[in-house]
Amino acid sequence: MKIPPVKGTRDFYPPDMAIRNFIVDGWKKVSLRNGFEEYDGPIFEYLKMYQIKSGDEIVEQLFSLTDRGGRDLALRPEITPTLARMVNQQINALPKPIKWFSVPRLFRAERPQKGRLREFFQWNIDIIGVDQPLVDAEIIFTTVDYLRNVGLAPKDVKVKISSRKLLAAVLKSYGVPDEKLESLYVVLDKKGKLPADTFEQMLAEQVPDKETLAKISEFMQIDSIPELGELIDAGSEEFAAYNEIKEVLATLETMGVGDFCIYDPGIVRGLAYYTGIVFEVHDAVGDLRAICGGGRYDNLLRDFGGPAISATGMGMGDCVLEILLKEKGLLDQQVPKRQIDYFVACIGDIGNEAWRIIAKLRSMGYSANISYKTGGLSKQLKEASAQNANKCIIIGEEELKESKIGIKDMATGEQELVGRDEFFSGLDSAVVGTE
RNA sequence: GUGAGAGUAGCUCAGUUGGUUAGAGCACCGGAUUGUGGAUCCGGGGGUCGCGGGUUCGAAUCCCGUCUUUCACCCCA
Repeated sequence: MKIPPVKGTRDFYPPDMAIRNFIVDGWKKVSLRNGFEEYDGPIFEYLKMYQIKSGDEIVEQLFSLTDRGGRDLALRPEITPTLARMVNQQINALPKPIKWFSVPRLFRAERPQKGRLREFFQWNIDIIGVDQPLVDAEIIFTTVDYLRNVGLAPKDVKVKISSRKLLAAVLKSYGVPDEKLESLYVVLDKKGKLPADTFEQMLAEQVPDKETLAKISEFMQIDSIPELGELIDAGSEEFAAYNEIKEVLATLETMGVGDFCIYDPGIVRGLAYYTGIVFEVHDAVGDLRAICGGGRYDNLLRDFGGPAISATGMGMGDCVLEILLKEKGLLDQQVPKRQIDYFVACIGDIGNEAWRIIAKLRSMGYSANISYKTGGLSKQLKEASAQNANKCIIIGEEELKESKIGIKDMATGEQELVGRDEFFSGLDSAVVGTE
């Protein structure tokens, strides 16, 4: 009986696994060089953990289960609640600032489509306990550092930065009541995803007052910091938020990634989670969903029973990223292909000599393979080629008699005959992985 | 939850007035080649034409149902 793969999951055959490792290894490398420490948690948690800050719709999109003790559990759809739980548990003992990253495997029971699956990996970076805008810039810099590292340029991707705090203050100053903010966010978030006239129409439905509508429209159309500065009164509440964005952008400019970053009032982001600077990275063409998103969240730790400590972070999934890297042709050159150091080929009856040699090579930290079939030398060389062997060691009865081995360089085709012991003593035994 | 498309070999796909034993390229395995690889040539394996029902002398092909899948909407932590 043939059993198909589960909807929304992926099988990682060796070439796919190479791509996944390339992406994940890059995330980890960049996290470490930006000063983050790695953490992880369990792959399932109590179901109620995901009900704390989420609406019904999101809870419906969980893979949930009941264990034999009757506990209601769910496969993690995100790692931030786990992070909040872990940090809260040891809040007083942890050295500050908390600057952590993780690459969790996540599960969401959504309908799969382009760039969205039910099982995926997501790079998360968070800095907890510092409320300065400089730290938002750190998160964004680390994000760009990765994108740059895999070969994406400002012409390929843009970091669109905005501020929930600014938006809230501006809307309030226009007379929008607090209880209307949430529903207005939902509409404002669609700017850039909808045609301009459709967007204006939806906005008009939310804002009956013509004068207020005109002001909001004007604000949403400003996409330059100096222009924004002219609109905002110094000393007002929104001025402080404006200064934060300005500082973040200036810091990113100083750090050399200004070309990637722009102010975009259309970035609002999903739920009521975010409280300050927010950002998303999009492909320049704009035909993919967001590559990543993040921002400042002030209340999350408190909502999970901890102290009111400010935090800021970013999450990047592997699905959209992989599509983009493929489209840009950045994977072929960078993803390492299968490669082994030595392939041992034998001719005729040489007893156990080949196995002795291959074991020696492996114990010295070199990758080595041998053919499991009895075939001619031609066949074995073909197999060595197929496995992308760097060098081939050739041993026949003649070589065995003289305690020698043939070493063939598979790239150049050149071959030399050397003494076996001489060969091993000449090898650099300080290879990574050596015992 | 709503809507549109697609299911033929491992992959990409041909395959119409409905008619022998369902094809190609790539991939895989083998041979040419039991002491020299990547190329080339030759050969081979691999299919319940998604599944079920119907129409018909006869269905990959027409009709109905169903499942799977892709894309979009909703949502997107």
